[in-house]
Amino acid sequence: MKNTIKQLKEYLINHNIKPSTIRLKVLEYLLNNRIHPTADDIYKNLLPQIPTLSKTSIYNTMELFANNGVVKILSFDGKEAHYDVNTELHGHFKCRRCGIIYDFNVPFDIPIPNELKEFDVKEVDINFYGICHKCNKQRGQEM
Amino acid sequence: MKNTIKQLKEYLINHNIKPSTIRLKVLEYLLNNRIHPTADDIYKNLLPQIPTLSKTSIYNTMELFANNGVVKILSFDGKEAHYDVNTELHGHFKCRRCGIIYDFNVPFDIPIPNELKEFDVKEVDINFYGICHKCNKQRGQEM
DNA sequence: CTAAATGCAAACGGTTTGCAATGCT
DNA sequence: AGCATTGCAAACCGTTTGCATTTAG
Repeated sequence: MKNTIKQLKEYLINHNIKPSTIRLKVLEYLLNNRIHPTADDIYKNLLPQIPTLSKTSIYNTMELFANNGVVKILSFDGKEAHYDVNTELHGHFKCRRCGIIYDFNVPFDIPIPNELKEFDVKEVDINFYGICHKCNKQRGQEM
Repeated sequence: MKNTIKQLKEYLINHNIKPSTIRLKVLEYLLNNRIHPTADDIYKNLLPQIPTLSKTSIYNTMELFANNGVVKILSFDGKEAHYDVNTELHGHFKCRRCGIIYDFNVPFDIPIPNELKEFDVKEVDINFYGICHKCNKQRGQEM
């Protein structure tokens, strides 16, 4: 909706990715549905539009996207991968009740700890777990 | 070595776990090998002492330990679980080259971000990825 | 003797693989 | 035609399951 096909193509080309039908559809989906979807989410959503679609292609596409900085791969509790089009540094909160993944700003500069002074830190994951405010309210009513 | 069987038993009982042969051996291994082992690491290490040991028992034990605060389950990049007997809040650095997992102190109070003010945060994971100093040195020599 | 702990084998689920089919220029 | 993209089916691997067997109090 928000992005023209031309814009999507440019976006991929800027990330050194040849635009193909599937890649454009996946990108469009990711940009319009910022819910940290799984491979299965993406697959299920695009299947009606691309009846010949395979999961393999989703995985191929996501690996390509990850390697070219289009998405960051998230995982929580060692479970299935989620994909985040927002590759800027930020934290995630995963609700253990409803499963929704919330973004939050890391409201502090993350200092490299002394122990890691000579380490080459390339990536930082900050994941919180618990119960989100919506589920907290519901839980309150139940009791 | 460091811990008598009596001490190990007490440790489990304090965590509301009935001491069994396997549980004691696993605990002993964890306390003496603080390398964030996987289920397979633990299994392989104990097999010589307990020839009838099964992986299922390792998984059962680790789930019990996790539920009773004896270990924290770690996972990196969505891969196999690692188990940490140190359940105090601290961060981890995983070297993408040698695979070693380093601990570090989180040298800052982690403020709950505004976005999560009404959230019930129960767990915090802080994982860094990159190349550790040992591998950095090696890499320097190679080139 | 009973209940809990352990072990076996099969199933599971997400992901990866090898290779064939298809599409694009 | 030739190379990249896509799709299929099978393999893979860590984990979980159901149930039978063993162990310990």
